[in-house]
Amino acid sequence: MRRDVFQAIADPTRREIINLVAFNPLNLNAIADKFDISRPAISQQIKILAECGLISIKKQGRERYCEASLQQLNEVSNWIEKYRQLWEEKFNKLDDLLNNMQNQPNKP
Amino acid sequence: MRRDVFQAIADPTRREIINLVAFNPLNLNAIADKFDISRPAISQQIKILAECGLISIKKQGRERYCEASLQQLNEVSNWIEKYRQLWEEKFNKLDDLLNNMQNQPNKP
DNA sequence: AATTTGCGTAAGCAATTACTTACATATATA
DNA sequence: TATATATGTAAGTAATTGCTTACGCAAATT
Repeated sequence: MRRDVFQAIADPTRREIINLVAFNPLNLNAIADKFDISRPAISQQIKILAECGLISIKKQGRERYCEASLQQLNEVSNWIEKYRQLWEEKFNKLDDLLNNMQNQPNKP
Repeated sequence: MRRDVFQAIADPTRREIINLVAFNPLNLNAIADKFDISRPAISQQIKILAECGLISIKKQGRERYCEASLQQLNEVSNWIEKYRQLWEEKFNKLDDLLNNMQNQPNKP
């Protein structure tokens, strides 16, 4: 039962749930209504999201309001940012080539 | 056989492979040597990474050099960045509270 | 008090995942 | 040419995933 943020956001349904509650909290049934799958299925996905800290659940009477708590996305963001310069460099390789040709214009 | 970038980076072994070849390309056996799992297992993971464009494979004789090609990570990055302001706001809520207290220091 | 509503959870199931071993193939080397 | 090397791929498997239906329970409503 691996349950890290990378895996949590791998599922499109879970990403969609995050998107739904990101800008306004919704209770569980309101979320489930937006999907074609059953309410228990949504309940299970929300449980996973809650377990890895991406949403927090606030009980109000018999309702459970889900709100996004996305600080954990920093873990993914940081991992990606390690490589950003690397992949953006590739766009500059033509530049490098041109520079080299200018520095050594008549190499035999 | 869903095969998107989100799912590709969900697996820790695949992330580790990306990390290995990110800064210097390696052939498949060199990659497999770094792991405890079998060479075919690594071969399959590399196939997945190649299929979603995160690594590119260059044949050199009988060897296959794997190099990172991480532009696709932008898809993940963009998805996360949609929410950054949202979650960073939460860090500022304490600030806001403190500011309010300063502005209205002796509210009855 | 009885019923409805909002939800959790268990059990079951098909599909997928991540491995394994065994074998095939192309290229390099002796 | 025979052998060693680097790799792909198929088949099998155990574990995991993502759903379903069925049921239970607490809070609200009647």
